[in-house]
Amino acid sequence: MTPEAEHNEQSAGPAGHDPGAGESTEQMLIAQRREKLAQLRAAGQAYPNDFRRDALAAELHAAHDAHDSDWLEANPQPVSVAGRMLAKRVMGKASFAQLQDMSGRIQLFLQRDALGEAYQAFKGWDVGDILGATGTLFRTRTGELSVRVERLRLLTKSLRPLPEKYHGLTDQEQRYRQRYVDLIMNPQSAEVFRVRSRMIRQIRSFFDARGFLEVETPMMQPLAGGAAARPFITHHNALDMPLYLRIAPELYLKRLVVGGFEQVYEINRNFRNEGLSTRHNPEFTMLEFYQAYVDHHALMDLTEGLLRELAQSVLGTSTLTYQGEHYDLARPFARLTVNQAILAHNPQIDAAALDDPAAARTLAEGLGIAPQAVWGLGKLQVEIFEKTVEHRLRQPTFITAYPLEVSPLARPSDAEPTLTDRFELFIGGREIANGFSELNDAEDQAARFRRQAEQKAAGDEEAMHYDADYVRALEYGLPPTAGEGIGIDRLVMLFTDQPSIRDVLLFPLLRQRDGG
RNA sequence: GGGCUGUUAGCUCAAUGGUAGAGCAGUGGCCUUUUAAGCCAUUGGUUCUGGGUUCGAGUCCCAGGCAGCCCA
Repeated sequence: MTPEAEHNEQSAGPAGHDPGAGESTEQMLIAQRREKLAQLRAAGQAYPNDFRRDALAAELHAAHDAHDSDWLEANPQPVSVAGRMLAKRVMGKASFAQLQDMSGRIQLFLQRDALGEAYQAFKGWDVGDILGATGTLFRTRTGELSVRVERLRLLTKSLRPLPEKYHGLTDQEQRYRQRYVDLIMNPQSAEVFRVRSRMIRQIRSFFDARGFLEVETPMMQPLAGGAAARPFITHHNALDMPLYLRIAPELYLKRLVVGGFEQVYEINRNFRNEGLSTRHNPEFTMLEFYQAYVDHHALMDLTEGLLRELAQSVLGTSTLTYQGEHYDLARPFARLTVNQAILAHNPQIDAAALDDPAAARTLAEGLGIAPQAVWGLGKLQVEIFEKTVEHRLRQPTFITAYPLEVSPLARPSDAEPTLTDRFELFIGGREIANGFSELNDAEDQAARFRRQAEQKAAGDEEAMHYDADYVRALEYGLPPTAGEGIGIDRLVMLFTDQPSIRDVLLFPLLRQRDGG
């Protein structure tokens, strides 16, 4: 809609507006409803807020679906319900309406002889209007639990027509842009977000039960650290300083472990200035948690337990079904190293070649990867892994022993100092979690930051800054600690069988349209 | 960033290069147990935008917007 049209519509007077004459269908429909609203205003308070309900649709079904007609006649159940009218079936002197509240739907039965004037008014109301109804439960001839309405009120007039009742709103773009309409019309869409909420609540209770402290760390940071990503930049006026939206909470959470909060977690948004896809939104929700005096092996065990418990409590099963594939969370997750995984999925690759920088470079080129001059062996191996293995890791699999070169915050492995005590978890070919034993050697961390800063100076926009205060914190002593991040959106996608991250975000980022 | 597909009434969708249609919603009428209620009548269109080809374009061509999917 153009801004001018929007303006005209806004300024259209409530009374005496002439529907018709050169307007779009939508504007005509809205004009008709504005006229109805004008009559409501003329008759009194058009937006009352004194109706009180005492029951939800789902509660009524839960309590009385087992009761037959005779029982309901013998045990009258007075109820007041409220919600949005999604269907209206007028049959002369009797009507049915379907009311939707936050719990579900309940049918209303309306009779002229019982309602009098209110019945006449009801016939003029529209699908989409918000009603309050008081009456008694009964069962219709076809057996549907319904409210035989004795008093009926219009609580909010709806000015815009809802989508067609049968197909609902199917246009993906509109479902994302006008999520409120999607949520009204598509119960399965609303259910995704209820599951999401249950998952997050369950995650909190999982960590709370294990003695973790939930904390909130800055989302606006003078230096964006803790991950390899391009940040969003903003500006603080009073301090006249640039600020970055965080790309990860990691460095702040570890400062808290230094401070003595030995087990912490945070569930919050990260922001990365990258492209959009079915798996990437510029802002996304991350769970990060840190535990002192354990190593990455303990976190892998914890993660298995978390996912199993989540699935059981939220879905009631330990098997995820995602886009037709089944992932069994009950069995122990597979664990293998980056190089083991590469060799297992690439029988043509020789183990010795994979450990030789020149040979590995040739291997990468042969796979269609364009290695940059600065890439060392570790980076080459990870690129080969991502290209040839990652998407094949369907069942839950921990990949371990990531090269130190690509893990600037992780503790070196005691057995092999070019590797780190790090892992990532893959399910359905997608990275779900990333964790490691933390680097708590302040001098080593300082050296790693210096190398990152050099790479940043050389043009790598995703390389890290030198974070002097973080090094200072480490100098006070970070106890041996392991930490992990889990992408909540991707986890919700898995649990709710949604193909796109946009289906699990209430308001995904979309390009601005002309005129809004 | 590249490729493919889509874009027609408020919504869901039709329409060989030849008069833009249906269902739902709306409006008027009938109908006191329907449930995608039914029946009769009826309103509603810058076919995403801008060019081009053609006697004639929703349809063909070019450019662009937005979206969905695949790839980097």
